[in-house]
Amino acid sequence: MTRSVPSRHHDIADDLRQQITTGRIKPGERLPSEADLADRYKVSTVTLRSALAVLQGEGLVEKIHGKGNFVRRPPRKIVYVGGWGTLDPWTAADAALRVTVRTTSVPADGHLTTLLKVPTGSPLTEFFCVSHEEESPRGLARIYIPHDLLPAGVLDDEPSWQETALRLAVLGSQPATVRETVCARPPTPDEASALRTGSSKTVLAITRVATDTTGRVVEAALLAFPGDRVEAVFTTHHMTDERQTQG
Amino acid sequence: MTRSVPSRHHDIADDLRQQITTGRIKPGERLPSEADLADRYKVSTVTLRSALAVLQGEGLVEKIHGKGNFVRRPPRKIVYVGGWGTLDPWTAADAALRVTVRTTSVPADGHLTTLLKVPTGSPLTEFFCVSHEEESPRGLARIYIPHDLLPAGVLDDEPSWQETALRLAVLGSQPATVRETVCARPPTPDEASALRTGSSKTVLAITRVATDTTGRVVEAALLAFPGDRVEAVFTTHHMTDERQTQG
DNA sequence: CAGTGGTCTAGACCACGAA
DNA sequence: TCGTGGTCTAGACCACTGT
Repeated sequence: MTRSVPSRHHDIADDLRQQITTGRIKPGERLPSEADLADRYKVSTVTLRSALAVLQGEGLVEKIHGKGNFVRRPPRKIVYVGGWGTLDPWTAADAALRVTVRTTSVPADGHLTTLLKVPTGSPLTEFFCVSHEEESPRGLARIYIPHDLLPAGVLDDEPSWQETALRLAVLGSQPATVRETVCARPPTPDEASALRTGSSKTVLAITRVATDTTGRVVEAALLAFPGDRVEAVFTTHHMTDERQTQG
Repeated sequence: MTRSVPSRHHDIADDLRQQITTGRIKPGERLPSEADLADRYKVSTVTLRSALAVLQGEGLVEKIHGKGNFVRRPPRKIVYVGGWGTLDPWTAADAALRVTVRTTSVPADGHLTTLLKVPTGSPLTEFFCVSHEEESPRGLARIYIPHDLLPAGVLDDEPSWQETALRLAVLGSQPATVRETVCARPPTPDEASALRTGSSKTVLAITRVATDTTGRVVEAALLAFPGDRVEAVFTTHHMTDERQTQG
């Protein structure tokens, strides 16, 4: 299935891609300037830039205005474990993965009232978590918990809670069911700035709602990850001959 | 956070987007030709095309070579239910959703041997399912089952199996656990052609592995959906004080 | 300041779709 | 054939980064 109508910028992208994947140009290295490359390939700057756009879309190249085009370090994927609402141990234990948590109180409104099934204006506690690895954002979590469900001491920088939050784990106590909705979509402006989603242009968004045995929603979480850097794993255990009805 | 440096093509994209979302230009309608639009906005064709590229990336506009630019009909999302490996009843019952299934025998190789934990060359049955709605592909499933686990009659177009397969459901009998890995990534060439992924440029890929009580893999499925048209829902029931260890 | 990427132009030629 | 989108050029000017 070769291109019947080869386009110059694809040829150039192919050539550069090979130089990158074969290690001729190493991760972190700067490519020649666009003007130089255009000159070398005998094309206009526009054409050369469209070649780079291809590689950028593939996550191989990062463009930095005023500095140059750089070969991206191949990102290790982070793994989100569904049902537990946590990063997997291997990922979470990674020392290079730093997480900052900001805790605030907000009134419920909009989607949150729907997700949490609380009236508009109900007091919520928001955990705003951003995880970084080497300056590059790896994940964004906004976790909301009804204020009255929050044990005392949480807002006083109690370390264990910070520990839990930074793994993006379910914070509510003893959830009976966790419902997670996954979709791939372009980032909201908020997410785009927080994740600096210059590369993947799409985020893997997970909306997590945890419910206790009485049916009360004990947590709602909005998670967003760069689409090309995350994998979400969900495991379902089926009891034989006890296939529950779907909700 | 307004653009400090407005770019003409973004302004044009904004203008066109408003005309689309307010209904001034209706779904299915053709936009004026690029030459006309470039003329009206007093920009070059390149600039105008980059404006359209923005809208195309947002899924608002579909470009058809030789015909024009068309406003896309807002797609209803299809819902994939995790754990059950099926489209939800509402989606699956949709009369407009047609599914074609092709059944073939293939030897295991590459990823499949790993997923299914079978030796290279083991006989597998492949269900190749494509679901369409009104000419636009909605999902692609490649379901693999070890040949000896397949009840007789399946390959004879037995209707109930076709029924099951076209819902992309788990085909193996009585799986004990289903493990689903979700990621957002660009489509493989296969997927791109099958899904005609001109719009979203990324697919939501689900790898599903079903295991029986003895630990044997009874099914592996590779699912791919246009990223902007699907939602996957996973529900986990936690037994109180019986938090299983993670595998 | 010099070097880099970001945007844009006016026009050319090619490839596709419907007559 | 004609009108459409797809690609490309050679050069211009602007914005960002470092010295």
